[in-house]
Amino acid sequence: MWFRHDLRLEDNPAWSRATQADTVEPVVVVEDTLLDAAGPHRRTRYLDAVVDLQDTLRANGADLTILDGPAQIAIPRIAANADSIHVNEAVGPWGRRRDAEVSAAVAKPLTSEWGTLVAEPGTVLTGKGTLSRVFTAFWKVWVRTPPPPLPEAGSAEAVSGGAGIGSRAAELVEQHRRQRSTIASAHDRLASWLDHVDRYDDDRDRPAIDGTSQLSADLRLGTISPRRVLDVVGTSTPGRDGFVRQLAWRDWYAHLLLEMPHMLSSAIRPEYDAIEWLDDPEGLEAWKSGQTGYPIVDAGMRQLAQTGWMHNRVRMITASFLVKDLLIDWRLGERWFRSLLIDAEPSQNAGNWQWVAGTGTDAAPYFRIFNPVSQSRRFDPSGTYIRRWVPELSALADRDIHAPWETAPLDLASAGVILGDTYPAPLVDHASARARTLEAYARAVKPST
DNA sequence: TTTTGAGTTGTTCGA
DNA sequence: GTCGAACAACTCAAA
Repeated sequence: MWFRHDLRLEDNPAWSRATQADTVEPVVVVEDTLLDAAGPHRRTRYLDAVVDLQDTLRANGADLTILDGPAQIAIPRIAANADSIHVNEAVGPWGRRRDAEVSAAVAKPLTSEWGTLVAEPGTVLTGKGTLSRVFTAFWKVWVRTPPPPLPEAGSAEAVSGGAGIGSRAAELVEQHRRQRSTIASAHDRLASWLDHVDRYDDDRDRPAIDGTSQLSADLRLGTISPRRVLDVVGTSTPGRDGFVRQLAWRDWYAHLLLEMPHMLSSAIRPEYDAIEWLDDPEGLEAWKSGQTGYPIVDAGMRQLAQTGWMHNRVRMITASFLVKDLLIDWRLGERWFRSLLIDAEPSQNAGNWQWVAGTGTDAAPYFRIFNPVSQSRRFDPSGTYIRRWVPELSALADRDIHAPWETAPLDLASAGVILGDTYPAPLVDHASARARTLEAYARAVKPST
């Protein structure tokens, strides 16, 4: 059993199937190349999850074999004589190519399941038998399609594992064990989420409030299954329905990526690849470091850099700012998010970036451009979120903190804010940036004008 | 085949 | 301050 982004025993269809054999060896391959590309938070979170899996197996009298990558070498070496190799199938092109290479090396197909998703690809289709390009149509089918039954729990008696002691990866995990603090389990997070989910409709867009599930990294690493989350939450209230809808988005983007591997690197609507993005390294750097002069944008970018996570509403605002205000290629923002987010997953990240950029499958009119100040006033009215991440503005009044460049000089001075010194002046004027972007998009769609 | 209705998350302007 | 309409035209799904 080769665990990848399904680092759990419970509700894991591949594990359930693997443990029907007389013996099964649980294996994780730690890929240096991926660890190096991950920011510190994701790296930590991943190693925590591997330790958790190992602990769980040990509590069941088994162990986990931890191998150094690349998997194309490690798996054939350890599993050349295995009757079968069990995995939950990968969604992204990199993982799928890797799996194909492993399969070729052992001269047998991998035995695969879809334990990372609620709905198996190919099971949620339009009347014509195609995958919908519109979310709502996908959702209508998804929500009335019974999910596959929960798999049987795997038998702990059958497992072995623990080879690979002395690998660099095993050392790394062991070091981590000593350093890590107590980890709240994914199931604790899910249980406490049930106390909040009925308010999801009201609270989800308020970044100062703890109104989201915080389950994104668990779902990414597979420490909890989306199938289980769906079962536990249900759709009985507007809040629950809205939250479960997000699981459907997750499935939808995964299904889309399987059909369109190129959506990671080019516009789903190809005409938008003609947009003439600005080459603006300084603007990009200001955005990355949270120094754009737009407080809500800077707050989000600093939350991301410092914690590896950003509130969903603020992800939209900061992404929109990069694309629509700075007119910088969405792919550069996608790459930055992907390197830092603890929940970074290519299908979700690229799908959502394309949604914001308006280059994707959605129906959003391209003139729907977020105004970072309006968004800030609407969703962080008291400035609590901004003050948390942009402390140099914390003494500004609620009404002033969203747009310090519009604040009266006396009020700025008494708050200790010197624009261009203690806090940047705004990088662009939103109104003119908006007009510039509308023109650039129009040019791309109608090259003649 | 044609038609119809709708499309995650918005902004702005004028009544 | 509130509210509704306009903001392009197009694509997609379903009738």
